[in-house]
Amino acid sequence: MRRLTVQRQAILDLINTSNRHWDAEEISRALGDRGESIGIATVYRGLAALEDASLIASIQLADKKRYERADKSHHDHMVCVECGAIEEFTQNRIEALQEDAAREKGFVITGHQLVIFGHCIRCASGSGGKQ
Amino acid sequence: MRRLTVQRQAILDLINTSNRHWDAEEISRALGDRGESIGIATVYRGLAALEDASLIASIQLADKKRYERADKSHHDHMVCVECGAIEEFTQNRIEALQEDAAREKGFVITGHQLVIFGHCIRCASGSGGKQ
DNA sequence: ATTAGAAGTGATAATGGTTATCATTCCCCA
DNA sequence: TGGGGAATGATAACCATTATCACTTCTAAT
Repeated sequence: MRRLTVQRQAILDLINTSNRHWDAEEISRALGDRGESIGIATVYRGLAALEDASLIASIQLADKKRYERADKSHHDHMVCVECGAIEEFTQNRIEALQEDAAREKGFVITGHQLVIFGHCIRCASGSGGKQ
Repeated sequence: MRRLTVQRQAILDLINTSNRHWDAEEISRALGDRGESIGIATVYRGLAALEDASLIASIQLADKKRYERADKSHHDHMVCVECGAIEEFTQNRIEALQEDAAREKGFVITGHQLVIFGHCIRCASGSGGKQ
């Protein structure tokens, strides 16, 4: 990223002041709501640029990519297949085991993604999920 | 899946007699090559039906879904970001740690996907990957 | 065997997230 | 201070996948 423009700054602020996992369309809409409307192509380019600069992080779900703050310690995700809620969890020992597996294959790790699918505590208890 | 039709049988045979990770288009082309051409929509429906019946397995990559045999013990994948090669690895202890993390959150696991990205041994050594 | 209805097929249109294009604007610095 | 690389925004294009729909095939009950 060569320039941190006002558009990219707006995207970054939005993400950094939340704990959500945003998709491009949600960001576009949220910025529009606060009177900082940005072209959708610029949103996509901005997200890619910000992630490239490690200012935000992302998870690639089946249908779309979602972005979150990068200023958190490493974590993986659990996605509720009923309500779509995304929870974060940390298991440092998993990371170490991944390193072991990679080393065994002569594989040089650049990244990884672990997603657990299932039913969140609210949906599993029948109380309904995200409202 | 209600019926294991000749089309679905052809898809299943193709996958079961290989160790590849196929996408829908590759399956369509391979079947065409062996004179068992199938409509692309039927390929997609067949793959979904076969996976639903646990006769094949899949991994969801960023761009597309890939299918493989289901008659192998559980494993996760390493994807080479240079040549696209997919390697499999098993780390039973990772599974257990995932269970722990889920239990902690009251999350009921239905599935998971762990993909490690990086450079395979051939690409990392500079000898070039898939030709 | 006959047949009604459920399931599957295949050609093709539609969907939807994302990327490419291109004219225009912005901004850094020589 | 002006040339050029970078960014923007509107919109077209892309591409994997799904929906539609007319037609065929299978299955099960009569």
